[in-house]
Amino acid sequence: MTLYGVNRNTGEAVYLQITRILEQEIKSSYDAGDYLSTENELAGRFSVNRHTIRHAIDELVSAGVVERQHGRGTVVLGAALNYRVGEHTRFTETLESLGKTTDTSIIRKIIVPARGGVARRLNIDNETPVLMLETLRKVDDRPFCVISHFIPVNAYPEIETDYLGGSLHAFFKQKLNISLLRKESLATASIPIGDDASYLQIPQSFPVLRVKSINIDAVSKHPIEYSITRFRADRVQLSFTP
Amino acid sequence: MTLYGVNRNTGEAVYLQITRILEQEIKSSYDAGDYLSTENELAGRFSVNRHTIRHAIDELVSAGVVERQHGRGTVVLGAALNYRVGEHTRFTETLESLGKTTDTSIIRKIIVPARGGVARRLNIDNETPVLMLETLRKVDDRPFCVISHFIPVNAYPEIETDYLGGSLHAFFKQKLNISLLRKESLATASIPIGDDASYLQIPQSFPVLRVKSINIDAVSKHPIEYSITRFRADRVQLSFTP
DNA sequence: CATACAAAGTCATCTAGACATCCCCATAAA
DNA sequence: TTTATGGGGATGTCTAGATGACTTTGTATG
Repeated sequence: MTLYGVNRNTGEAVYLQITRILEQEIKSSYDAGDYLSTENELAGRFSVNRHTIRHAIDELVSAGVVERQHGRGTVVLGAALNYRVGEHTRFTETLESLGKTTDTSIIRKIIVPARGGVARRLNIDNETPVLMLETLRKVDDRPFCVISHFIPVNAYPEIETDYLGGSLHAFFKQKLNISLLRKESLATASIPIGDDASYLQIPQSFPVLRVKSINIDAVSKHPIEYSITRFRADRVQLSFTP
Repeated sequence: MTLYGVNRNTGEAVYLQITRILEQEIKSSYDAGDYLSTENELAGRFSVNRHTIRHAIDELVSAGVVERQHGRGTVVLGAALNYRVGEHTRFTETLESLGKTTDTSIIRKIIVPARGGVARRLNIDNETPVLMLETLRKVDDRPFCVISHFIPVNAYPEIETDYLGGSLHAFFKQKLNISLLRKESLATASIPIGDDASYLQIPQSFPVLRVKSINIDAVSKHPIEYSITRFRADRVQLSFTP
């Protein structure tokens, strides 16, 4: 029996006991962004091999509690975000009101002909050219979601040329004087498709939450943007309030 | 360079190369239920330490590709199921049509007063006693989902006394001659609550998909059962077809 | 034939040590 | 002042070996 409560005769694996102790300490006295003691220090403190500490920390990593940073240390993450999806949901605003830093980068920007669901939801003819804009959103510098936006390109050509990142809602408001309103939201869950897993930095088998939504012009009520968002399931808890 | 493609000078970690090779082999020539070679055999084959093999297999485990069985071996799992949620969705039937074995066990069976959403969705008065039946569903002997069923106990007292597991739809059909129809389905995602994580055998932080649904009598159209299902997110892909 | 027990096979955990890789910062060089 | 370089400290990877725990199987015993 050591000072720190690791007991080798209890039947419970030492690394799991350490996981529990660390998790407890993190919850009670660490904030997101804090660094754990180094593996060597923890090994000394618990009187175990560094591998045992690594095994314990592996558990915390897979539980989403901490993140390893090569050469730097092991940092405590925040809990999964409660992301309300409603009429006035705006990515950047929502997250920043929670005190999070956000970052939007453009993955791809191509013109495609509207087909099927895209054309129907945007209320335009098949084959009408739409801009497909794919953005990667990061929260606190870690991948959060990937969004595919579909916007009629003829109606809003500025998007293709002028939009370079940041809040899309703000762009519409400032450049085009259009307020967007979320009209419909559909959620499913699936395995990541295409490059999503690598952008989101998750294994191919890790689930993502897919939310399809339509943004309409608050005044004219015309559909302006159709988007498909894929969230990392471990970083978000969606709550729907239609 | 060895016979099996592990290259130690490529910069890529040996264990990751082995993960990739194993994953490839599993996809191309293993079926669900097959066992991998033993860790010692793989260590010999790739000429690495058993710890390195374990590290590689750890990756497959966390990717949901295989599962370790203490003392027995490492078994290949099936891919995530595509679970369609529609009017005629029935758990047992749906899964068995996919060639899966299913098992339903009862976790809890208590009488509670209907409140809020339960009362509203079942169209009964507040405080009306309802049977809360919690069941754990397994597919291929592994936890798949936990369901909380709410059923007006006065209207269908047989459920409390006679239902002992198996298909609830079949019970209603056979004992009460009632065909159930799924009326409404709402999906969200969240962190497991209460004992769900331990029943589903997932870490507390692993997301679950929550589906609320109402089953109505196909003839009288009266709501009969309200249920909240929590699926393991790594085992299912829900597709909604209202 | 059935049960009990022993042995072998397999995964689980832990230790010890070595070297690689990456980050950060201080100091030296341009 | 700015850029390079190098060292220390952190995590990442790999090896080697020992022991524990659980499962299966075969054998002995009743």
